[in-house]
Amino acid sequence: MSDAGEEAVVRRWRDLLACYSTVSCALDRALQDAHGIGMSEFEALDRLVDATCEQRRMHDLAGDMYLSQSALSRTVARLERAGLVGRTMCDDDRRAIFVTLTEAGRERHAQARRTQRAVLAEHLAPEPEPARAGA
Amino acid sequence: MSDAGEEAVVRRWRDLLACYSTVSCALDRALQDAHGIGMSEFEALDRLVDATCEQRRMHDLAGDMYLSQSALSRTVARLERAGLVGRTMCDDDRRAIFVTLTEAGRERHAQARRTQRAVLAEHLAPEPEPARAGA
DNA sequence: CGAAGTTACATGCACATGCATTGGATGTCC
DNA sequence: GGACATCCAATGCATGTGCATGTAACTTCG
Repeated sequence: MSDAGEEAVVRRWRDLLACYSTVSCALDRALQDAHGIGMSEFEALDRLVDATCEQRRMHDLAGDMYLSQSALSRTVARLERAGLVGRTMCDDDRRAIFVTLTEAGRERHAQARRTQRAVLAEHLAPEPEPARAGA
Repeated sequence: MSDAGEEAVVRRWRDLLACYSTVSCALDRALQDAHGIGMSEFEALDRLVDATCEQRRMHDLAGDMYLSQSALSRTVARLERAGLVGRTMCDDDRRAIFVTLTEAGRERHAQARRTQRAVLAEHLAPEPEPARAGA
């Protein structure tokens, strides 16, 4: 590979890193300050709201998120402790756990979502396109 | 802001998140497996190599990296423990610490750099993918 | 049925990070 | 010069994460 190509890739990586760091930091802080939840918690709530059934198995949730199984387990535990989700047994497969949004969870998400949109709009303004690439 | 605009921003954020997660995870794993250093350590070495003087104050290093002051302090401590950098007093300002690359550090960086380039090339391929390659 | 293997989730542990604080060195203002 | 604010780096502490493991439930094969 040419040096020029390598340099371009490295530059792209640095842009990606810079962009991610800035946005995730701002987002996490805003969510924490305004709603008492972190980015991971918000993402989990978001996935639950997206799900039409609003009741998903841990395993399926994990597939949508960039968290390890253990991290997700604890994230859901925090959400449950906060009363934002509930865990219910799944009769079809009793190893599995259904995670369900509570009313409080739905409300909190609706509020947090506004914060999230605001932060994203501020930092990912539809200016020139940011770093991006295939995974 | 319009719903369409919001959606575009959110989609951009998800792409960014996906891309960052994939690349940083792969990179960290590759560096750790092949060279026994993590991403932060590599970044620190990289900044030191970039610096023409190859001797930078902690504070300056911190400015270039997306790490808190304390995290950088510990990162440098790990690098020092591994013999890859040295800390020397700065006579001009005795609060400051000069971080200097050791010969071992320079070598390790040279090797790790190849790994980094390979991983970045694989995941951030600069090839003109048709339209978008968003994950 | 029953044993071995697999899957889903929780948990012990190690570790990296951020925040707040500390300790020491500089700078400033009187 | 002396008191006070500021700055640099290190560290105590709380927290979130991943890996390895534990436990229970499901599956497969004999």
